Amino acid sequence: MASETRVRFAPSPTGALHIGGARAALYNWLVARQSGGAMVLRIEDTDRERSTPENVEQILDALRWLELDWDEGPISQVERSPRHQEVLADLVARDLAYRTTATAEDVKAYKQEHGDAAGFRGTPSPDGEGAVRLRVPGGDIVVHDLIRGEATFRAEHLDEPVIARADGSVLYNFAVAVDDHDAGITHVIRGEDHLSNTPKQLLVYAALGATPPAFAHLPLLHGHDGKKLSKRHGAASVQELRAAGYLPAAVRNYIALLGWGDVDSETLIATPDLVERFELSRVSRNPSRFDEQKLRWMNGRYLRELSLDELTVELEAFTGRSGLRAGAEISAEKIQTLADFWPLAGFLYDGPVSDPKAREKWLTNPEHLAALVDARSALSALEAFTLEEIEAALRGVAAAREVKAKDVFQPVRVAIAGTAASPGLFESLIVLGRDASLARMDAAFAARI
RNA sequence: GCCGCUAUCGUCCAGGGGACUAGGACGCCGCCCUCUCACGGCGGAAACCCGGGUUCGAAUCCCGGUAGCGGUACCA
Repeated sequence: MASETRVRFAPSPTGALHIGGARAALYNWLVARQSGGAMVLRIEDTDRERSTPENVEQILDALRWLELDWDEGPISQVERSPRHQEVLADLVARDLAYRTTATAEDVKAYKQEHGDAAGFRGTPSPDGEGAVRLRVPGGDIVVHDLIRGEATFRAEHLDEPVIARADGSVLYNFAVAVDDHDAGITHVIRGEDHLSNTPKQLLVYAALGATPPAFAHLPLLHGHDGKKLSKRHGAASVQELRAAGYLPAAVRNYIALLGWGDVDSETLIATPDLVERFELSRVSRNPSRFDEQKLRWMNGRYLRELSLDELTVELEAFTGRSGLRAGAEISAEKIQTLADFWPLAGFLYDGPVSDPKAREKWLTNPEHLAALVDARSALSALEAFTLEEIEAALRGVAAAREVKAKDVFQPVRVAIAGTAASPGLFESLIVLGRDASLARMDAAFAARI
C-alpha cells in the first residue's frame, strides 16, 4: 500500500487544454493505469485572476473527451488554503522561512553587489511584515529525474524564493509541494518548464522533513515553426482537435509518440498496448513538434478500423445529421477526419454543391454534354439499378461514343455531385437512387451554358 | 546577464563504443492500381550541429563552442 504509485495531473485553468497538457495528462494516466495506481486531478487555481469555473470545465471536458479518467479530485488548490497557512506558519515559527519587505529592486541591488550568479539572501523585517521567503541552505540541490538523470543546482545560485505574498496567500512553488506531499504523490510527471522550479520545491520538501517524489520532466512541445505552441499553430488545443474531426483514440496514439518511442518503433499502438508498453525512462529528452499531417494520416487509419456502425455513429454525432450510414459506407476509405466527410459526401443529402470550375471543365464541352445525355438514357433503361448494371451501362456509353470512360464518368459525377471529387460514382448513384440521379442529370443538362 | 536542459532525415521515433552501407513512420518524389478523390502496393531522395579529446575503433563516452528551449514574478 505504501508502495502504490500515485501520480497527479495539475493543470492551471488558463483556458483550453493544450496538447502539451494533454500529453502530460496522458503520460500520467498511462503510468497510473499500468501500475494499478491512482491518478489525482488537481486544479492549480491559486492565481484567482485566471481561474474561472468555465476554464476549469474546459479542462475537465477535454480530459473526458480524451477518455482519460482520474481516480481522485478534482481538488482545488485554493480550497486547501487552511493547510497551506498551517504549514507556512510552522516554517516561519521554525525560522525555515521568514517575512521580509524586500522588493524586486532589492534583489537587483543585491545582485549588483554580489554578482549575477549570487542568489538573493534577504533580511527579516523587524515588524514581521511583508512576503514570506524560504531560507536556502548551502550545498547542491540535485533533481533526480527519471527522464534526464540528475540535474544539479547550486544552492548559492538560488534566490530565496517567495512562498507567500504579503497578504498571506501562498505561491505555486510552495503550494505544489505541500499538496503533492499531502496527496502522497509518488511520481511528479510534468513539463520541462517546471524543471528549474523543482529545486525550490525540493527545499519545501526538506523544510517539511518529507521525502520528495520521483520527478519526470517531459520535453516541451513546439509548433511547426519551432516556436512555442500557440493559437497560430492550427489545432493546438484538445477542443480544436475535436472540432477538426479527430478521434480520441488517434489523438492518444499520436500524442503518446510525441516524445516517446518503443524499441521497435511501431507507430500504430492502441491504447491498451500503450498502457502496457509505455516507459517513462524511454521518454525522449528533446522537444518535439506537433505535426498535424501525421495526425491526419493516423486518424485515417483509426477511422478505417471502425465498423460501419461505429463510423456512422461518429459521423452523425459530428455532423448533427442522421441517416448517414449509406454515405458513410462509400466514403470510409476516402476520409482522414470526421470533418472530411461532409465536403465529400454531403451532396448525397443536400444536393449538388456549387463548383463552377468543375462545371466549366466537365459540363460545357458538347462531347461531355452528349455523353451525359447518353448516360442518362442508358441509366433510365436499366432493368435493375445495381452496381454491375450501372457500371456496364456507363462503360457501354463510353465504348459506343469511342471516348475514355472518364469522359462519361466525370460529366455524370459533376451532374450529381456538383464537383469533380466524390465517392465511387456507381456507389454514389445507388445511394442517391435512380430517380434522384436522373433528376440531377436533367437539371445539370438544363443548366448548361 | 545569470541558472538549467537539449542537439540523428523537413517532422516524430529507433540506434547509447565495432552488427551502421545509420532503421521505421509521416511528409515529399516516381511507378503500379484506378471513374474523380482517396485507400493500398512497390521504389527513391533525405540526417548523426561544429571543434577537440579518450579509444585499435565514436552517431554513441568526455570537454569546449554554437544553436534552440526553459527558468530567472509577492504567475502557474
